[in-house]
Amino acid sequence: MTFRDAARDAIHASGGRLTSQRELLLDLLAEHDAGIDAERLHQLASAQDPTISLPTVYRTLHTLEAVRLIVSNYTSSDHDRKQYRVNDDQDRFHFTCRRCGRVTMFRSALVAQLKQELAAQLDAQVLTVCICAGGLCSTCGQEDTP
Amino acid sequence: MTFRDAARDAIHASGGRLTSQRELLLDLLAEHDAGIDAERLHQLASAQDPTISLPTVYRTLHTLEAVRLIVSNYTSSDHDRKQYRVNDDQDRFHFTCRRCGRVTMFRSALVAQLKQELAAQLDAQVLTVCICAGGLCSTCGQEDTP
DNA sequence: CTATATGCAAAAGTTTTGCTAGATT
DNA sequence: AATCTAGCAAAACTTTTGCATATAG
Repeated sequence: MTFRDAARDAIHASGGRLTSQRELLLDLLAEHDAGIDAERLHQLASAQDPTISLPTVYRTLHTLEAVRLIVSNYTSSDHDRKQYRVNDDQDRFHFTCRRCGRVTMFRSALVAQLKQELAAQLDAQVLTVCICAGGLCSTCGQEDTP
Repeated sequence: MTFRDAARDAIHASGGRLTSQRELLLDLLAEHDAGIDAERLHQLASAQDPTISLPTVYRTLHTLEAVRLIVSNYTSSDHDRKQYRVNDDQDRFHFTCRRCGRVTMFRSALVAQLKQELAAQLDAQVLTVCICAGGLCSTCGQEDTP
């Protein structure tokens, strides 16, 4: 079952409707595995459907997130823009270079451990973890002027 | 040396001035060890100095952060409001309950490991890490209606 | 004195909402 | 036909900025 099929089913199962706008946004999200923000998504969608509105993009993102087809998180500690991507049940975290602004995705087995430890420590169900790291990337860290 | 003394020195050392507004905000920050957001800080400050403005609060927070007297981070994955607190050089992370909204601070030695691993993996200097966890707290996790 | 800070008002930037018309099932 | 969704415009919300005035050193 493709992502689009799964999406259609999930939307219908929740009483929603598969509009052309949603189809378009689903396709774009599927193409942007690394994540995309609402405004960029709107730009790309507008190229194919010039009448699509930014509120529709946001509402669709919320709808898709509610049925767990996509997930969202921030990728830097700055209050920049939220990133959305198809839900593959895999946590991803990001490092942002303070100087050049480049964002690098990372994963670590330590995060699963951390989740477990946290669950035990707080006696809670840990469902989501968002990690935003910042510093200097390899290139910028070697420059003279700090 | 008290926090206020250290603050005065650091502000002067950077060419800044210790205004009554800054003194007030420093005292409030020192009282709120767990962290406080700009709006709440402004509310509390207004109680003692009704003319203090929100832009002054934000500007002061930036100034204090620039000289490393305080640190800031978000405490929920929603990145709702930034939290500020005096810099004790200790990372703190937070878990937010999805249902009741309660925020719990936590620490873990695994985070230092994670930082190291990340630095090695990306060949970067990792200066900051922000971790926001979410889920159900012990109380809410036991309730019937999910 | 002179550079730095403040207050006010207004702007910026992202995300949300109200409402009516339109599309989906 | 009934209900869900889109578009538009405007609001909400946190944070930032421009500018004239006041204040610290």
